[in-house]
Amino acid sequence: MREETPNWLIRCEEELPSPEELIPISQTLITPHLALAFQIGSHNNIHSSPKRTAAMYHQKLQPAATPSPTMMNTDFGGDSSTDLGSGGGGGGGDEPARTLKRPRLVWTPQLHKRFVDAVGHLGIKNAVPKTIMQLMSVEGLTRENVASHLQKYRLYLRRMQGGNGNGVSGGHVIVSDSATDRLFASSPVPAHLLSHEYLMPSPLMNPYLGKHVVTQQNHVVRNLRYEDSEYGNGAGGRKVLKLFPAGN
DNA sequence: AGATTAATAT
DNA sequence: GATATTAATC
Repeated sequence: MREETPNWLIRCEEELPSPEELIPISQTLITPHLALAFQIGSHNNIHSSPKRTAAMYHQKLQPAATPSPTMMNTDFGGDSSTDLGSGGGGGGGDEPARTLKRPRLVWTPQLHKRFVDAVGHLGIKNAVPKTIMQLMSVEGLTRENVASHLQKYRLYLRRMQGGNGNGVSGGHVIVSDSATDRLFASSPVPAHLLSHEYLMPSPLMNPYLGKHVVTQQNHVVRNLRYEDSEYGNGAGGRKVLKLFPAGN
C-alpha cells in the first residue's frame, strides 16, 4: 500500500502559514459543551496535531436557537465534565463526534475568510470540498459543510460575473444586500475563481439534451433544451431547463 | 442560512 | 465505492 503524497497540499501548507490568519480564528463550530462532552480523545490533548479546534476559541455562545421539535436532548446537557471517555456509559456511543448530529455550522466572516484563502491557494483543480476542508484544518468541519458553503459561494460568484456585479447600468449601482452576500463580499475573491470555465456549467454537456428521459409519471419526455427565462428583470435572465412531453 | 437529498458524473 | 457537482427541498 502506498499513500499518495499530497505534494500540492504540502506546498500549500508551506506557502500559506500566515499565523495571523490562522490563529485568531474565533468562532463556535461545535458548541462548547459538545466539545467538552466529547472531549475528543480524552483531554490528553495531543499537541502534536497542528489543527486548531473550534472549541478552543469558544467565546461567544450561540443561544442554540433550535426550535426543532426533535430537540437535541443529549443527556450530557445537564452538567459539564460528562466525559464520554469513561468506560461506564452503557449504551453510549464511543465517538459521538461522528455519530451524533452536530449543531448547524455558523459561517462567521472569519471562518469564511479561512474558506476563501484555502480556496485561493488551491488551484481550480484542487479547490474541491475535501481538500478545502483539509487545508482549512478546522476540527469538526465536515466535507458537507464545505460543499454546502461552496455551492452557495459559487452561486454568489456567478451572480457577480454574469450580471454586472457592480452594474452601473442606467443610473444606480446594484449593491448586494442580504446577509449572505455581505458575508461573501467580506472577503476578496481569489482570482482563479473568476474563470468563466469554472463558473459556467456547459449546457452542451448536459446529459439530458438530445436524449429522452422517463419521468416519475412514466411519461416519456424528449427534446429537452434550454430556454431563457425572461422575467422582466428580477432574476436577471437565468437559464431554465424546459421539458417537452412527447405526445403521450 | 445551512443541511440534506437525488440525480448525475468522474 | 468514494467524491464532486447541481438543483431542489427542508
